[in-house]
Amino acid sequence: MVSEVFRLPTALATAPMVDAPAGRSDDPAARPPGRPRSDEAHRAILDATRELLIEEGFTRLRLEHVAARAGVGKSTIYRRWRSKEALTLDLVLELAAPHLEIVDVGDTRAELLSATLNSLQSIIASPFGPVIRAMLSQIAGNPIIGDPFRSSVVARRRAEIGHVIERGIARGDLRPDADATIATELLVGPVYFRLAFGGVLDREFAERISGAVFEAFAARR
Amino acid sequence: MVSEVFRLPTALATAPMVDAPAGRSDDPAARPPGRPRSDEAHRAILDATRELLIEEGFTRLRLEHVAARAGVGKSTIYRRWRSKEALTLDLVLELAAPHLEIVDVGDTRAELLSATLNSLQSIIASPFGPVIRAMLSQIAGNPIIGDPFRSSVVARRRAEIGHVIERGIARGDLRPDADATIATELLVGPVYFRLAFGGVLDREFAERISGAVFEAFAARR
DNA sequence: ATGAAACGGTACGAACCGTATCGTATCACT
DNA sequence: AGTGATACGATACGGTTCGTACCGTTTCAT
Repeated sequence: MVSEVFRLPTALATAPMVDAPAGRSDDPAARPPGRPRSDEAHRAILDATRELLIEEGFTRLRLEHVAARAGVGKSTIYRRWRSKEALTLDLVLELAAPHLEIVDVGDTRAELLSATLNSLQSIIASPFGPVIRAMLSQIAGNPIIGDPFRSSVVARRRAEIGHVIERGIARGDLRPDADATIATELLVGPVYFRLAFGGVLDREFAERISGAVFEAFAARR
Repeated sequence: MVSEVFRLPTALATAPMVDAPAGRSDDPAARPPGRPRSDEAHRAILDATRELLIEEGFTRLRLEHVAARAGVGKSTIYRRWRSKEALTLDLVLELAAPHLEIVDVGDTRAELLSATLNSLQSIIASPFGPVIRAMLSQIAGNPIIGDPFRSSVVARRRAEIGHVIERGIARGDLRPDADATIATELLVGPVYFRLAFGGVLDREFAERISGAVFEAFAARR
């Protein structure tokens, strides 16, 4: 059923649920005794979670159904994740990762567009969109999920945009006092506003938003 | 227990849960037979919901507890709202209403600040904050709840900001091609971004956001 | 008085989470 | 080949909670 055998290293997936006894073995390559966990089962659980979360939403997501679709026992899920929240958070972190980087192309205006366009594309052209839509309330209101999300995805996005602002200032395109934190909210906030409250998410929208931000922070000439 | 006797007209509160038989009576003042519903109970339920939602959060909110605190039977709640979501949505619409208006003060910069500050204040200084936080996913993913919210709160907010932009253009403060839709996203999106993904919501934040938007749309001099 | 519907209260079915336990399978080590 | 440790799929179960059904009572129009 499952073709991919590799496992992506995300925050909670690889973290042991209980502290290892760690008798004296500081060997990082040491393998615990007993039957090793199945990477196929791990992958199948995350895939089934992604599908059912998009179909049903977070509240109506049932781990029994996840187990059934993944061809796995429910205990295999609870052996890896403490709760439905932890499982879905892990999925969100995995899906968000590919859309965060902003490459240096030597053009400040284009890089600001990338900042908005990355968020927009991740929402309309990847499973991250429906998944984050289903998880918004959990991220906003449940620190167990929100804090890890903030410290990884949001922090990473802020850092990437911070670099864009720094490069723009260095090139003389942006004012020296341009604030990267405010720029992040201005560039990405509107995308999530439309995700939550409705509105077209297309390239023209991204161009208008990033264009306005460029205008707001452009160096005087 | 309940002092306020009036009832605010919100979308789902007054809408009948089942279609009226409507035999032939098109009289809008016609009253259905039987004992009328109690406005005191209605008000007490919404008040208890607001209090317990803030104390417990959406997930741990129990309608049994709402009924107990309101001094009401659980059936009285389900006679008016189909579900916990519908009840809390109704509360959202009621709580959002007072924070939408932007008054004409003759100062474009101040009115743009009001646009951001209104959203911000409603979130940090009123029960609307915890309530909307809990309802984000429902609004984003469930049209039954999202559509009424969009057509009332979001549409109203867009209209108010539209007036601010129009006045700013008329005063010569803003460029004639300033886009009110984009301005709305830029002014309010960052507030909801921080609501969902974390970050300080204070007056300085509102000043920086609205200041940047003013800069972006300011008329050339 | 009568019919209709809301009232507070309570019981209950159904759904679901997370835990416990079963016998089996798969690893390292001897 | 045998042993110990742990993961595997499967299943049962306790504990919550939602939403419904029903009770006898109360409040309205007629």
